[in-house]
Amino acid sequence: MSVQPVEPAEHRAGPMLDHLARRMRLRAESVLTPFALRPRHLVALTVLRAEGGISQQALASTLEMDATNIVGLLNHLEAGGLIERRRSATDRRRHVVEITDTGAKRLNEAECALKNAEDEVLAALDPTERESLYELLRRATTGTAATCSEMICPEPPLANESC
Amino acid sequence: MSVQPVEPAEHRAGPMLDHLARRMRLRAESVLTPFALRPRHLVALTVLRAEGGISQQALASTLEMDATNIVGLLNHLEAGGLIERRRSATDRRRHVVEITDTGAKRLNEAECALKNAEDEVLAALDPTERESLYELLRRATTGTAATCSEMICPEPPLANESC
DNA sequence: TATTGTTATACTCTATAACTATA
DNA sequence: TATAGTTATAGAGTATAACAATA
Repeated sequence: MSVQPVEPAEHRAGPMLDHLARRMRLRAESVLTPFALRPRHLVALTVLRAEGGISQQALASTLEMDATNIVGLLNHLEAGGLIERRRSATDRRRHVVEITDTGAKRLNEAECALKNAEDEVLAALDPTERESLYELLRRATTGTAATCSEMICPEPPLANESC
Repeated sequence: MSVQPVEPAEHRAGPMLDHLARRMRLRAESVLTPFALRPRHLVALTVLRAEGGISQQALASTLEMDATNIVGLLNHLEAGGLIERRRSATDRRRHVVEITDTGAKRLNEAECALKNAEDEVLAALDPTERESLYELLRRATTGTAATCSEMICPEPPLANESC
C-alpha cells in the first residue's frame, strides 16, 4: 500500500525540535559526566545566567518544570557551588537563586566541551546556518521566557478551529 | 555576589533546544489528546512519512530510541491504523514499517491542530523567522537521519581538548 | 487564607535482560 | 552464532499531595 502524498501539509517544527533535542541530549549526557552535570543542569544554568536572581517558582515557570523537581536540581547545583540560594529580604518565604562566578565558569567550560556533540548533531548545517539556528533559538527562548517568569504562566488560548 | 561576565562564552544550542522542545511538547500533549496521539507519536510518524518502509531497528536508530520502546509505540499507531507492519520478503525476521494513508492524513490534521501551540512557543519569532527555523530543523534532522538509519550509528568521536 | 519551598510517594518513561523466530 | 522483534521488569524521571514557614 503506497502512501498518497495527501495535500501539502502545514508542517510543524514541534516534532523535529523534539527529535533534535533528544539527539543532542543523549550525546550531551556522556560529554557532561566529567563536569558532574546533566543536560537539565545546563538548561537551568543557562536561564540563570540570562536572568539574574529569580525565585524558585519563577525558575520553575520559566523552565516549565514542576517546582518540586526544581528543589533537587538546585540542591545539586548548590552542592557544587554553582548557584546560590538566599532568602529574599522583602519576602522571607522566597529563595533568590543566582548563578555564582564558579557556576558561570563551569557553564562556559561545559558549553565548550559540548562542541563535538553539537558538531555531530548539526552535521548537516554549515557554520552560518548553525549561527542562524542558535540566534533563532536564543530569541525564541529568551523572548518569551522573560514575560513568563514575571507572572504565573497563563493557560494557552483554546485551539482554533480554522487552519 | 555579582556575576562576573567571564570571557565571551562559546554558547551552545543544546540547552536552548532542550528548553524549547520541552515547552513545545508540554503544549502539544494537551492539543493532541483528541487525536489519541502523544508528541512521540508525531515524531515517529514524521520520520515514517519522510522515509518510506524501514525496519523497526532502523526506526529505533533514527529516533535514537531503545528498540524495545519502539514496540509499544508502533503497537499504538498500528492499533489506530496509522502505520502498517509487514514481514520483509527478503528477511523474515524484519518488520517493514510504513505510514498508511490514514496515518498521513491524521498526521496532517494533528500538525494543523498544533498551530496555536507553535504560535505560542514561537511568539517571539515572526513568520519569516519561523520558516527559517523550520527549514533549519528539517535539514538538521533529515540530513543526518538518513545516514544514521542505514548503519548502526557509530559512537561519537572522542571529545576534543582544544576549543 | 494564600504562597514558597520542601518532603514523601505514586505514576510514567526508559533501558537491561531473557525469550522466540529467523538468518 | 548472530540479529529482529517481543516481553518482563528494574531504575530514572515527573507529577500529586501533605507539611512548615511566612505573608
